[in-house]
Amino acid sequence: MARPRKFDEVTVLRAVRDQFWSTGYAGTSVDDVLAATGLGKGSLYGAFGDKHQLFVRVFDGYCTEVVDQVRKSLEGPDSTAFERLRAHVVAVAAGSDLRGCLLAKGTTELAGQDADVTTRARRAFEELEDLLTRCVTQAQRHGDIAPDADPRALAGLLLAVLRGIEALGKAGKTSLHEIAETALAVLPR
Amino acid sequence: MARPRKFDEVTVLRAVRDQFWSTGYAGTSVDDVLAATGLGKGSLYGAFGDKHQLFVRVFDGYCTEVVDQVRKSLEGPDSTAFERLRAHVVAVAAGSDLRGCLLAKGTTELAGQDADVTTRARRAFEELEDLLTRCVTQAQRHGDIAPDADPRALAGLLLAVLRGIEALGKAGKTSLHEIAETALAVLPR
DNA sequence: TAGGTTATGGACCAATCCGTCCATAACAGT
DNA sequence: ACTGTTATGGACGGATTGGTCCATAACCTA
Repeated sequence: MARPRKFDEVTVLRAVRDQFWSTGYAGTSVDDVLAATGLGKGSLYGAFGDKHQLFVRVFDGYCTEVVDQVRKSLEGPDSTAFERLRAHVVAVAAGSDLRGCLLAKGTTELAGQDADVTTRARRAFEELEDLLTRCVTQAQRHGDIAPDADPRALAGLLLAVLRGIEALGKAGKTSLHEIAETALAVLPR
Repeated sequence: MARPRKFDEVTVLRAVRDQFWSTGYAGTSVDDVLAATGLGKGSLYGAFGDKHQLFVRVFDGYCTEVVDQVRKSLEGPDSTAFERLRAHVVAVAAGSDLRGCLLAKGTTELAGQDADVTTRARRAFEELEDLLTRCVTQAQRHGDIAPDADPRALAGLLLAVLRGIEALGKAGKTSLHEIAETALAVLPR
């Protein structure tokens, strides 16, 4: 019984995400967002609130998306757990996306100033660690990783390596693949 | 034969660095910098050029400072090389060394857009990797790390872990110390 | 003490910032 | 077709942006 929206919310949010992704939060103006989405100001503010609310919304969506994606790529039977782990680490090292991870970018830019962002990022990291822990445990059951090792400790290490690989990749470091392989090779058998 | 400066350049640059560290590049206005340093606009622009030049200058100085500091903490005889390695990784995990953060923050915010920053950051990471490689080699000579391991590969892994620890720390992750210990424990004997 | 040179800090500028507001448009239901 | 409700997009506002400019100040040398 009212005028319907002319835009697709999912599409718009994706465009907004890309914009924040490449120019950061402070580096992105509302006009940039308008240009990227094609929306007018009234629509944007009416639908998503101000710039900060919009960012938090996008950031939140990105976090759940990333975690879901990792969950999918790490899910599977015990027998291939280690192989999935390897594939994931190598994929991150391959770094198809030069912008790196919005999760990392948003965290380093706003964590410490913005409580919403910090909280959300921390949860995402915890979830990622849980996923890694589960996969390590599976690999241990199958005999690919030493059964006496603490799976959570190894998962924490892997999480740090993954974040580090991304950070280094952004600075243009090469031989990330070697780092990935070393990290996998160094896990106790 | 001309009027001397009223400010101490080192002090000013340190204040500027702290400002950029806490609010980032885009998030810091020139007025913020003026407030942090107490300078007037004429002085700032006259001495350091525009905002971007100022940031590059601060960033550059910061990189050499960090590298020097790490060099000092990793230098020493073969017999204590592994212990120095441990001390360094643990120190980063403890978060006592907040300096690395500007390197990380500047890189994640500007790498990919700003060639100067990217180049400088990459060089810093290369130097850090060299330092780690040297220390690993020393530890191998002393028998604390397996002599058949590739020292550069292990150094690359350690570098990634260190960057990752910092990134996670910013998101408020706890148990960073455990990650540090795991990374050290996992190195081949 | 006078002159030459640079430092200083704030006035000033055009551009851009984020956010509000409103006249108009586009629908759903009656 | 009329009405009620929301969407739209741009005009508009005050504040802030990065940067220039200049009258004045402070020093050194002669």
